[in-house]
Amino acid sequence: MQTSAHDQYFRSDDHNHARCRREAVATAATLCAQRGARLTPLRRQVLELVWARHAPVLAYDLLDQLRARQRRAAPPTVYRALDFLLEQGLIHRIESMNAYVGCVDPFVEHAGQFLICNRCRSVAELDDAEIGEAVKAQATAAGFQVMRPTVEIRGICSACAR
Amino acid sequence: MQTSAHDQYFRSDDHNHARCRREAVATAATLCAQRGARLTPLRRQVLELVWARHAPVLAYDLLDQLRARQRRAAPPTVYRALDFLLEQGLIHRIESMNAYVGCVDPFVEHAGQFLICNRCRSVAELDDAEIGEAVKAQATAAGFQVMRPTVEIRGICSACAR
DNA sequence: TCATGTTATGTTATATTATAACATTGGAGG
DNA sequence: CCTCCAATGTTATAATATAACATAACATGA
Ligand SMILES: [Zn+2]
Ligand SMILES: [Zn+2]
Ligand SMILES: [Zn+2]
Ligand SMILES: [Zn+2]
Repeated sequence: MQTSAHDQYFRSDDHNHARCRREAVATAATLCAQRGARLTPLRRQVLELVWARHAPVLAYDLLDQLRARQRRAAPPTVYRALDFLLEQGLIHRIESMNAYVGCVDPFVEHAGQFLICNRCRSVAELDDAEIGEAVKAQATAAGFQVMRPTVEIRGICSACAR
Repeated sequence: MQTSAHDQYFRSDDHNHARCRREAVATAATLCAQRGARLTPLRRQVLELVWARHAPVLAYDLLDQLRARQRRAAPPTVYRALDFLLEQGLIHRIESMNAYVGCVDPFVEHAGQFLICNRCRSVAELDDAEIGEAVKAQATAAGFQVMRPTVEIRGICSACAR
């Protein structure tokens, strides 16, 4: 399998994503157990669907997929599961797309920073200290208490640029 | 009139905002004239409404206000005017609020960076080089071409924290 | 001036995203 | 079994945004 300098950001096309997904769900189960939060079958199923790819998923696409899997589902079904997963830090909301993506490191609390490809929709999640520091410095200078920093960088990923 | 170290970010409550607004519209007119873009009465009216305060405005609130001013208006009326103003860099869209705010420096092309108060909704627009550099550094490391960086920092402004 | 193409606006309908409100289900603990 | 509570089901509707087509305003050259 080929690797490149960029692999630490975007997952290559041929990576073993089934494993990413299994691990993400297993991690979620562990975390929820630790916290006494209930990762019910519905919530687990939504998390699996969100983890379909390293790309944000729309709420109504999740709804369609739940229905395709013979589950009774209406918009609140999906939004409530998403709310739970957001609260637990297991997924992030991508504001600029009204979409949801799995968190790559739910053990550590963090606000997401994202590189999002406009062509293939792939997302790379960052947690860059320099961006964080720079934001904090500006906030401090303004006497501003940061609650939820949102950093979403839209553009073209290296694979799509080729 | 009192001033404080934070004034360069958030406008104080007692600043002369009528003047901000007049200047913003005048600047817009100048810019559009330079570019051969048409700041029609409708577009100018929407820009004035967006500049009501240093806070993001919702599209449907603009719609209501246009109607209150005896103008025939439907959603496309507003969205088309907003699209024009966005293209000209005269306003920014706040993704995390589905709302629109006047740009404080439309002469220079830039992506907005915003501090947004969750309490009073006031917005401070930044164009901080350090944040920009940090973002660019990460993008470069990932082989990513930045097209539209979005930085929206939600929190509590100094006035509301007091 | 008029014909013509182009841009802007009006109009109707509908798509997309999200929440309110209330009913039902199904365990955990007594 | 009963009770409580969290989770889910269900119906309706709110909030945000766009598609598609009609008309009006405007520019520009014949
Ligand atoms: Zn993967
Ligand atoms: Zn994350
Ligand atoms: Zn002002
Ligand atoms: Zn700006």
